Amino acid sequence: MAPRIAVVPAPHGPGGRLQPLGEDGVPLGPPEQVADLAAAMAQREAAGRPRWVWAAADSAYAPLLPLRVARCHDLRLVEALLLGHEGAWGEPRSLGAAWARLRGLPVPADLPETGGAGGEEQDSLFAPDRLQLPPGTDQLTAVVAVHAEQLRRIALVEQPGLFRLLVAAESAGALLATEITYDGLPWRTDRHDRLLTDLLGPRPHIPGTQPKLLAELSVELQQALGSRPFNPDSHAQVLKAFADQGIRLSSTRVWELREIDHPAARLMIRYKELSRIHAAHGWAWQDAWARGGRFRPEYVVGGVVSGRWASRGGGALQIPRILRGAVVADPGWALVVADAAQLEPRVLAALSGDAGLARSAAEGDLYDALAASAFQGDRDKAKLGLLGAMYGQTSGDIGPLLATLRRKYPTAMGYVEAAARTGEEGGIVRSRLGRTCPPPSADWLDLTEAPETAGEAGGRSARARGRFTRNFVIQASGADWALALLASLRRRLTALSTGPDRPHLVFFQHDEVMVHTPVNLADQVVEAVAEAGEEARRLVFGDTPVRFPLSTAVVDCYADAK
DNA sequence: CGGGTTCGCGCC
DNA sequence: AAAGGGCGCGAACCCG
Repeated sequence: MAPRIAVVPAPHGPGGRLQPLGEDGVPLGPPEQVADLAAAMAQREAAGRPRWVWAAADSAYAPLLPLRVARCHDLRLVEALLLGHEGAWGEPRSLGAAWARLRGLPVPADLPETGGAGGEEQDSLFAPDRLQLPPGTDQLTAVVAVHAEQLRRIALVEQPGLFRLLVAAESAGALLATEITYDGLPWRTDRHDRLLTDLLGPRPHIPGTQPKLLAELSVELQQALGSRPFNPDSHAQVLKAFADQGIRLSSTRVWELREIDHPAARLMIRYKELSRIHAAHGWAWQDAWARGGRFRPEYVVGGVVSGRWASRGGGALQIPRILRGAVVADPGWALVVADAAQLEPRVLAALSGDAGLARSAAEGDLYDALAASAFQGDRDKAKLGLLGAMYGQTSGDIGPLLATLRRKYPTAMGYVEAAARTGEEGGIVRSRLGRTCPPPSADWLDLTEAPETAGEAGGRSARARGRFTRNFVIQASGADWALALLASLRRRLTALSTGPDRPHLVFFQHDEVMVHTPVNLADQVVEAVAEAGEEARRLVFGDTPVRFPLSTAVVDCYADAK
């Protein structure tokens, strides 16, 4: 049984080609043509769980679902990780681009990503020409060659062992993202409707017209300001309407409105809350994204430079709390919702090796422990100070808090400050597993000049880049941990059951996961989550006293999880 | 008219 | 001086 198998789907129809590879990427035999690719892969999967090597999950895996495979090597994602590590950020990462670099051919630019709005025109997404291979190039040949080259390059990075883990975890993320979109998040449109109706009034019969309560609020607002009708969605008109009452606003932000003691300010805030729900997650959203009892957004693995996932369409990573009542398990099923408690400060403790901070992160609530040992028990101060340190905050009253942290946790504070300094000086930083931040770009102006001569703008942009690299090491290492958690949890869920009623992940948001599971397996899923968290800690951070506890709830409805 | 930008909010 | 990092998205607005 080959440990790795290169796979290329046929451009049309269910067939494809396979070629067995050794651990070094060298072919163990000739290519094989199969008439039913999904069946052939399922058979080999059962025989020994190979690592499938393909150009990209959306072209090679998505069309084969509901097939499930355990492992893959996603050439496009790995190419991006390698290019970043090699200082070639922004170079095209398609199979065709990697092939062209390998062969000294002109490198094709990456095609713009196209959103999968609702699912039409998906065929063009899977077409081989999206891989950007030169005409006449054999795709399997390119897959095999680019893979072997990637294995060679991986061996050359600073810490190949950790980077291999990153490669495996990122690739597992690609499997999972494809599967989550396929399975969908359970979404009860009847509950969604009720929530909307309670807030906004009944669904308007004519699409595009304002719901009743929103329209009434708009009129009340105009009356409170004694003004002519104006559009509350227009910043300029709102500012003018308030100005006519002698209320000068520099913006229409909620925090600024909150400081105004006037009935119109309260109405304006309420209008903003409701109109946002209507615009972002109202009936139009439901029609586009949550049909058939499932919400199926498209996730973009590695879509954030820090390694966090991004999403395309439907605002998958911004489901407002108020709508979580619409996420309900199917009858006989449950939702297991788990989120990592205080992930980023724990990451800082583990990364920096600060003994004092690690003690606070060894068990229980990190901020409580921090408060007890450095802030006279004031948890708010402890939290504010530590978050400020990780984000590079300088404003407000947190100066004294930072000073306290610097005194009590010099190693941890030194770690983030060194990362900030590196960024300010134009350098690059990496996550624990080796994900690399982008180099300074035009966004940060010219950082090659000495700070004294770069002028005010140069100094400001250098500090902005410092805040970015300061936060990058933590956010990206947190993403490392979360990806390892996902990969481990996915494997453990597969071990619980592979039948049609298997537990499956339905949501992932930075430090939170949700599993939809038959009720009778819920306890085992809870256990699997805890084990996955511990495995991720061990793999990513090794020997550290820091713990990464997950708070887990078994619920019928997402709204009941916290 | 379509495309790009700004604002301001949702999530972590 | 309401100068903390990362995102996606919709409406208004601006421009050609």
